[in-house]
Amino acid sequence: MDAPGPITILLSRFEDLVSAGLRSLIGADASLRIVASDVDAGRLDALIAEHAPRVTILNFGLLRAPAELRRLHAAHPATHVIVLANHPTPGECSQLLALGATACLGKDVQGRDVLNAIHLASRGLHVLPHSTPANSGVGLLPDVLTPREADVLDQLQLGRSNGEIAQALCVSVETVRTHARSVFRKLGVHNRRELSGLSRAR
Amino acid sequence: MDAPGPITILLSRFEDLVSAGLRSLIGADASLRIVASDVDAGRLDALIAEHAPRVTILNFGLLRAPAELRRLHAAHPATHVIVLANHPTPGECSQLLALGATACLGKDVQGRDVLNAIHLASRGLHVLPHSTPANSGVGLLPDVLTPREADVLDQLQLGRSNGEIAQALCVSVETVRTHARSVFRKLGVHNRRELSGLSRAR
DNA sequence: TCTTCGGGGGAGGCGCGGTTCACCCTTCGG
DNA sequence: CCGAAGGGTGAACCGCGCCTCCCCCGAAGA
Repeated sequence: MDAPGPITILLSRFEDLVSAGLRSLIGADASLRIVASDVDAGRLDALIAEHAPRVTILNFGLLRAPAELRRLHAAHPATHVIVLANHPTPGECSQLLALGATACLGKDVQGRDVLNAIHLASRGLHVLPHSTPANSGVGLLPDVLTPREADVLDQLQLGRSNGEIAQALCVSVETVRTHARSVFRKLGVHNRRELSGLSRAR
Repeated sequence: MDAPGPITILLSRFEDLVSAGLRSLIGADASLRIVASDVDAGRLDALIAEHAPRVTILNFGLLRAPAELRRLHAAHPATHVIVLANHPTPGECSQLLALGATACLGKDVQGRDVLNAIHLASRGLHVLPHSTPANSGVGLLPDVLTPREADVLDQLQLGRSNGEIAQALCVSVETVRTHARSVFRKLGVHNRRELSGLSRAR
């Protein structure tokens, strides 16, 4: 019908097992072709611009903040972004779609679901995980950083002290400490050192 | 690992060409099996109850009102409903999802998209058409009924008057009118008549 | 000893959405 | 004419999340 060529795919960096699984799945589908894989956050822009992939599969954990997706989508509107997150909540998914993602999947989806989602997303159709209205309100809370927490995270990743951050953001040191605590808790780290280990990939 | 049998599908009544196309497409996929087709609105309940299909593909034009979907979903929560509409707007799609649909597609989608969507929807994943860039992101999901509005909708579908609803919900008539206005606005109808020919349809 | 950092709790304010209710108006049908 | 329904506006309250700041404590280092 309308197969002007294979669907070109760019894979961001994932955990090794996830990455291997994705490459294996996609390799088995003749209509899909990977043009780049294991792409770090820092090289995303350049490689998307170079290859202009129909689909970009993005590791949610690679994003400093969800808002970064917005910049990516604005810079490369032609590529459809599928975000792979660990256990996305309905709130997160809608937020990701609002920021420009075309699809949002959990890393626990089945392989054939990924392939189906790639085909649909390549033509712009949205795919979201199932939401169970019965229990969606209970349990999982959105682990997304608030705007202010993202600001503090930026400063933390620059190696600033609490006092310096307070000056930069024009708030008290106590406020910075509050935000930093939330950032640490949400990101699952305990101090600046573990945080810099996470962002080394940039 | 998870192929306990074919995905059972119930097809509502469609235009002849659409119906033939759907049956042909689905017949070509060995993992799909049609348990009923060309089902009228009046027989939907009985046949869904009888066959308990994993997926029901519903003709949007068959619905007397979008709200009827809500009753269907409430009565048969185990079946995933894919709504096929002619040219669904993003607003309509969000309403359909709010009313219990799992996926929403236009009748102009490609055949392989339908198959992909069936597989995804059979496991509860949402599929939506591409949203126009004009209003993409914002406004995709917010038109969901609040719990109280859903209560009022239930009462409205029972043919109750504002006063009766007020008594049933233990609130003032003015409150009922406020909620009813919101329900009408969110569902795109203007009065009880458009909302409910379904109270006597079953 | 002193500061900085991490962790805990809590208070006050602000904005937003949901709920409830109130007033106004027009339209329609018995 | 009168009552019900539909449409518009707005006020009040409440809960929640976010932001800001304060207090407490203990650990680590200069």
